[in-house]
Amino acid sequence: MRPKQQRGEATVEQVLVAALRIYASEGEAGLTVGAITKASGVSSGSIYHHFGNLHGVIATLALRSVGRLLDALTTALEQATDARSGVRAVVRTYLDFAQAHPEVARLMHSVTADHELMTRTGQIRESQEARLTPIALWIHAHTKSGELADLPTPVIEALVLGPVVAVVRRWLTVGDIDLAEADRTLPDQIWRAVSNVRTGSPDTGPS
Amino acid sequence: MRPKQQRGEATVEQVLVAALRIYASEGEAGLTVGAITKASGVSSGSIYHHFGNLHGVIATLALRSVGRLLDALTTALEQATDARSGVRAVVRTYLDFAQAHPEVARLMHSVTADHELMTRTGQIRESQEARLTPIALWIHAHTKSGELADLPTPVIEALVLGPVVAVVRRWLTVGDIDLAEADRTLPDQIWRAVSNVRTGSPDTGPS
DNA sequence: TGTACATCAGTGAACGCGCGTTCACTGATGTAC
DNA sequence: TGTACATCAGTGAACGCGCGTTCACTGATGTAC
Repeated sequence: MRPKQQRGEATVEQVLVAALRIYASEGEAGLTVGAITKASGVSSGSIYHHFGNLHGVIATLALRSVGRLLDALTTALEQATDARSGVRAVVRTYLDFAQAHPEVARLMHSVTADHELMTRTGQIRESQEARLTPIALWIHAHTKSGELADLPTPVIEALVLGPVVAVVRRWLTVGDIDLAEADRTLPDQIWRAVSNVRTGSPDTGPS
Repeated sequence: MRPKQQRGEATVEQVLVAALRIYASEGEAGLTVGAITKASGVSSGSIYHHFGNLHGVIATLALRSVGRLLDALTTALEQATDARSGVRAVVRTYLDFAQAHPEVARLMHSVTADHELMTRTGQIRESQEARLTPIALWIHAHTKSGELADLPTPVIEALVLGPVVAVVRRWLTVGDIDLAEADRTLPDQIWRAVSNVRTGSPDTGPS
């Protein structure tokens, strides 16, 4: 996985690029060693030299894809001043990412990548209880400050990312959604779901 | 798929029950003909007699599972009087369904079932443009009445079901979410995201 | 600057395994007369 | 009520295919002296 010569890095890159392309067009079941060798020109032996086995290829690809999106989301969060701008930026960043890299989005929405991500998250959580992921930290901080609704962090995550994931999935499979329009409307709608509503007049409280 | 003798129906049922159990524990890759014969006691030949091929088993299972959930959601909608109670009922029904049938939920959240559902939806849409699914109709009606935000139907669907799906997925994989608590909080939060906000005072409009 | 050599990178034929699927056959069921 | 018969349901050994993986080998690279 960590090549020690330049040509090794190039080979690894070729394999991952081919694997992503195959996954996007043929699905997970189509991602075989034979398909990768044919699409990349890299021999099976070489693939095994660099990745150990087929699962190594898929795991590397999934981890790398998820990492790129998380980097984008984290960067968006860091530039936000308040909770509202942060939530809106995350939503827009996710949608932009999906539009720019639909194949990566398709991979990440698969069960395998999902499982990979969840497992990783679990590993991180186990090994370092205190050091939460930046996103979770951000949510925690803005929940405490009273800007976000007082809900568990995973629920806030679900309220923010759930609709975005659903929109992207629909866009990828059915295609009857205009991502540009979603970019305009979704951020505000989602913000409503997670913002903390301070009841201004005491007589308008919910039943 | 449509057995003409009573024992045939029983066999089909055994196969589907076993297949669902295998899927829940071993995942999609573990759902082989051999595994089904071993788990159900039904011979491979009999499986092919009833389902044609392995894909037939998976397709039947996915369609049946999705159908059950849609029935539950539709029933919940029909009993709702206004938009708010409808949205809240759908959210609660989905969460209750997932809690009552976690294996079915796991199957439905897979890529295959998703694809199956999307394809089916597409077929329905093609063959009968006007006759929308009851859920889409309901959304359309309440968007027109001004209760729901003026957004495309798929976006409303994403705003309502997206967070619910995300919460259930997280509950199934990581398990750090309390479904009972989600049942209490999610319906209201989600309603905020899709409800139409009538600006009472003109000076508080968004930028 | 040359050269010897250890290590890394890459090849592709070969292997065995497990998969989905087929098929000739037996047994059960329901129905027509 | 009996019986003959067409159809449905079910069996499991057998098959071939494509898969992931291995391995003996060649070639490329970088480095020590």
